[in-house]
Amino acid sequence: MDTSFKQRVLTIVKKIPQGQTMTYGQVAALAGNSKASRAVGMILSKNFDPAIPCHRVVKANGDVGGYNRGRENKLKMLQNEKIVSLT
DNA sequence: CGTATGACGTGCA
DNA sequence: GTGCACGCCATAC
Repeated sequence: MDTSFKQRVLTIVKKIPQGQTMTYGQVAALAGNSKASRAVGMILSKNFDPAIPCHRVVKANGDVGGYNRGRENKLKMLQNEKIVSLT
């Protein structure tokens, strides 16, 4: 385990509540560097841990950004938990 | 240490 | 609203 920036980002993303989304810059800011938005994206891209809801991380302009399993899958998940807020 | 890469952010025309 | 360019940071070699 490396107590590095990536570890911090992963922990934050992991804490993102369902139905909620955060921007890379926001996660980066919480990680310690509000300018490390790119680094955040790279880290998530290299991380394939299913325990990390990286699909809840979007770009600052509201774009879905990307996903290690395909943008389509990300959009689907967001639509599944973000849109569908019904029990 | 220097270079290259990448799921970004912001500014300007 | 759209397109382009620059900056910023972390990781890998």
